[in-house]
Amino acid sequence: MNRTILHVDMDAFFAAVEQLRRPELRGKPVVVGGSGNPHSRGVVSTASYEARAYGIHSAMPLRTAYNKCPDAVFLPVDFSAYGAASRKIMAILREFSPLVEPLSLDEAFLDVSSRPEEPATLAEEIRRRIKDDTGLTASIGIGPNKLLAKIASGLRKPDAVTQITPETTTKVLRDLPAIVLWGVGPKTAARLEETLGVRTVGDLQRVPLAQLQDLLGPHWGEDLYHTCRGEDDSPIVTDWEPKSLSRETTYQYDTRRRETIVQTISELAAEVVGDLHGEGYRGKTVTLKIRYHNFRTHTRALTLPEPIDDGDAIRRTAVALLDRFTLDRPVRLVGVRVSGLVKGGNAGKGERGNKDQMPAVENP
DNA sequence: TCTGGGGTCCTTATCCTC
DNA sequence: TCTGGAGGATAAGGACCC
Repeated sequence: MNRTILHVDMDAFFAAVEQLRRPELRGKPVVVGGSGNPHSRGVVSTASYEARAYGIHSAMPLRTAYNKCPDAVFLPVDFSAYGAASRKIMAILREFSPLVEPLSLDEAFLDVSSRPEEPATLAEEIRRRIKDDTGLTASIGIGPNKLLAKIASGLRKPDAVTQITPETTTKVLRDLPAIVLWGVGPKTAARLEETLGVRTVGDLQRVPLAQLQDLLGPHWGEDLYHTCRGEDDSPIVTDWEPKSLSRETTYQYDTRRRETIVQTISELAAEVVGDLHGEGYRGKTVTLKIRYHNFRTHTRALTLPEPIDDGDAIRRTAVALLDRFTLDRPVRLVGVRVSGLVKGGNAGKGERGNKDQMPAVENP
């Protein structure tokens, strides 16, 4: 079956929302990230195109960004504002197809296989609608699957529509760096180059399946074998259930004081419990994460006999896991995660998981 | 020197049960 | 009873994504 998938990717989304609501920022370098204070710990979430001209990009430490452009406007992340803009955009997309898969606040896949229009015409119409209704620009990629649609949207930005067809796939992929492929990050890209001399997607296509599996493991090796050929039959997922809920925080200054860390764990656990209650989940496994001053990160986890959403029990479990760490080095980050989620929590309540047994939700 | 936060998925090791 | 798997659950780490 031939599919037509669009990948809609908002341009410099967080920064664009800020420039939209504060016109005096338009045309200026804007950096959104952390608390908005470029002298404290944090990284860049989004840089406006004006800021990118200074070499500032996502995931760069705020302090580094400040050194590159001290005159940039630094703003804190305001998720409620971006969430509101995102909901508007997703609503527009759903007018064009019910098959919408949001990937994040600023990205979504859209299956438009059943639409009669030419895909490029439709994509242009969507781009115009988003611009007219929200004032924001988007780049849209068109492809026969999610993989190629996503690669396409990245080929030309901002404010553009780009199509990859089955006929153009080989030619388009051939000279792209391997790192454009979903799942190939800096580490894997470096390994591919060092061990196999692979730099481009075309190079990767010439590597036999067995060799990829030797290097990356049977599962991931086979995945990459298909991915580098533009093959992907993953469906559009319109409803998604979380598998874990977590909170973590990085101290402005590293600490080795146990009382401080215990206090942080209690606060993080309370927030996670709030999320569990808010979304109506209970969880079975509690994980405590500690990152030391040298960025070495460790986790300790405990799986309970039954899923719980009791705030006090989750907090006590997380605090107890701290005893399995040696606090002989300064700690920079603490995190609490609850996984093994099942639906049917004590939604809306602040304390005590009421019942002994919920209707025991499925689970294969 | 620096490296956030909230997630997912994969690999490997280990333990336990059948 | 001993031995050896197979296979599931759990734990830990790591890579990756936005």
